[in-house]
Amino acid sequence: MLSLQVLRGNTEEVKSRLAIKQFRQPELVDNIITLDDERKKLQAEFDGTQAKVNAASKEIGKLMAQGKKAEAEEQKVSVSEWKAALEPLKERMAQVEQALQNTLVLLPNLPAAKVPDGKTPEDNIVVREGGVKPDLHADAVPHWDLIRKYDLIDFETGAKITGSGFPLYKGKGAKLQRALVQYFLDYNTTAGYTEYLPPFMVNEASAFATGQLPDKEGQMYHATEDNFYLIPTAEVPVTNIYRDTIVKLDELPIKMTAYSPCFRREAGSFGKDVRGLNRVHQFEKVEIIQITEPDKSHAALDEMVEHVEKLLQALELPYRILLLCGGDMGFTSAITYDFEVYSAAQQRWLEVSSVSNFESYQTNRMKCRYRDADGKMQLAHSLNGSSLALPRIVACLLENNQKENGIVLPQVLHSYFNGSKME
RNA sequence: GGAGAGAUGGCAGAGCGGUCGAAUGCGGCGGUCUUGAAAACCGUUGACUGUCAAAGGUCCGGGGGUUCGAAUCCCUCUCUCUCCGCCA
Repeated sequence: MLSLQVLRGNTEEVKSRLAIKQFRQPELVDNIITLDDERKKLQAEFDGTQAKVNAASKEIGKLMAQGKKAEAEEQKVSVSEWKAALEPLKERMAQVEQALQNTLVLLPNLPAAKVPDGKTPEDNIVVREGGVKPDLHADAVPHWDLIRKYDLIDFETGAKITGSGFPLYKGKGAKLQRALVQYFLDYNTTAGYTEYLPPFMVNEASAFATGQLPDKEGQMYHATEDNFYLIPTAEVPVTNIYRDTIVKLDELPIKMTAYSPCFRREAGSFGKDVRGLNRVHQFEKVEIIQITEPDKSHAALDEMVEHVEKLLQALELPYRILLLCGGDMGFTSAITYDFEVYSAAQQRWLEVSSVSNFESYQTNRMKCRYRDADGKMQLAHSLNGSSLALPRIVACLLENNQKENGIVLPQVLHSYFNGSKME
C-alpha cells in the first residue's frame, strides 16, 4: 500500500497519477489525510494522559516503599480518573485507525513515470517483437486438436475428477510439463536465482501482504475451515518469505525462483478464451522474484524482462513485449511488461508472462525493510515475473511446431524431454 | 487426535508485580594497540509512533483480563518442541 508520507507530501501528484491508473476516487486521498490528522490528534491526547498515569504509578510505587500509604491512596484516585478518560479515547482511536487502514488499502499502487495513459489493452504499447511466426502446413490445427491427436491431456477426466478447467496431463503431455519446469528452473538458477519450493496454501496475512487480499478475494480458492488460500501464483508464498524482516544491505538484491501449481477461480470467463489451455483453474508456473534497493529496482525490472525474453528466444517462439497502460495494469503494480507468444493455429497472441515492479507497495504491507548505507531504515522494493506460465507455452509449442508427422520440440528441450519429437 | 514443555532484542539466554526496553554472553559497529590482521581492552548496538529537534507514547508470540502499576499473575488463541496415536 502507499505510505502516508507519500500521500501527505505529494497529495496532488498522487491524485493525478492515480488517474492514469483509471482510479476514480481521488477524494479517498483527502479522506485518508483527514483521518490521519484525526489519528494524530487523538494519539497526542491519549499519550499525554497516559504519561501522567505512568508518572503517577511510579510515584505510588515510591510512596508505598516509603510507607506513605495515605499519599499513595490519594494518587490512586487521580490515576483512576485519568484512566477513565482514556477509555473513550482508546475506542475512538481504534475506530479511526481502522477506518484509515480500510481506506488506505483501497488505493492501488501509483504508476511509474514510463507508464502510458490508457484504459484498455488496445492502449498498451508494443515495446518490441522477436522470433519468427511459422508457416504452418495446410492441415494445421489448434492445440486442443493436437492434444487429442497425441493424447497429451484428458480434459474430460480432469473434469470428472475435479471440474472443468482442471486438466489431467497424460503420457508425453505430463512429461513435457516436467521437462519445461525443469528447464525453466535450471535457466533461472543459472542466472543466480535461488530455488524454492513453497507451500501451496497461504494464510490470510500472506495473501494480504502481496495484495491478493482484500482486492482479489474472489479469485482465490479458499479453504475456509483452516482459513487458508490456495496460491494463485508462487509470488505469494515466496515474496512472503521476507514479510516482517529487516534484511541486510549486502543481501540485496535477493533473487528467488520457484515452481508451483497456480489456482485461479477466474469466475465469468467463457467462449474461445477458455478453450483448451487458454484459461484453466489449475496450471503450472515457474516464477522469479526479486527484492532490491529502491534505486535499483527499475534496472532489476529491465534485467528480468531481458531474462524472460531470452528464455522465449531459447524456446524459438514468436513473441512480443507490451508495456501495459495505466488502465490495464494490476492493482499493486507500478509498471508491468506483459509477454505474449503467437499462437499460430489460433492466430492470436497469448499472454505467457507478466513482469512487474511493485516498488514499495508490497514491502510496505509486508514490512520488508533494510538499513541503507547511512543506517536509515528503508522499505525495499519487490518485483516478480513469470518464467514462464506453462499452459499457453505448451499451446504455442504444439501449434507452432506441428508437422505432418509429429511435433518437433525446440533444441533446448531435447535433453529434458529425452527426445526431440512427439509423434 | 491425546499428554506435557515452551514462545523475551540479529542469535543464545536471565528476568522478585514497581526504579525493566529489559542482565549476561555471542555477533555487529566505532576506537585503542598493530605495517596490516588476530588477540586483548574501551565504547556502542531493537522497532514503531511523534517532533524542526525533543519530550512523550507503544511493543517481551497474538488477543483479552486483574492491578495505581504486568515480560512477570489469570483467561484465550496461534505457533514450536518432546512423547503417544495415525500416516505419505
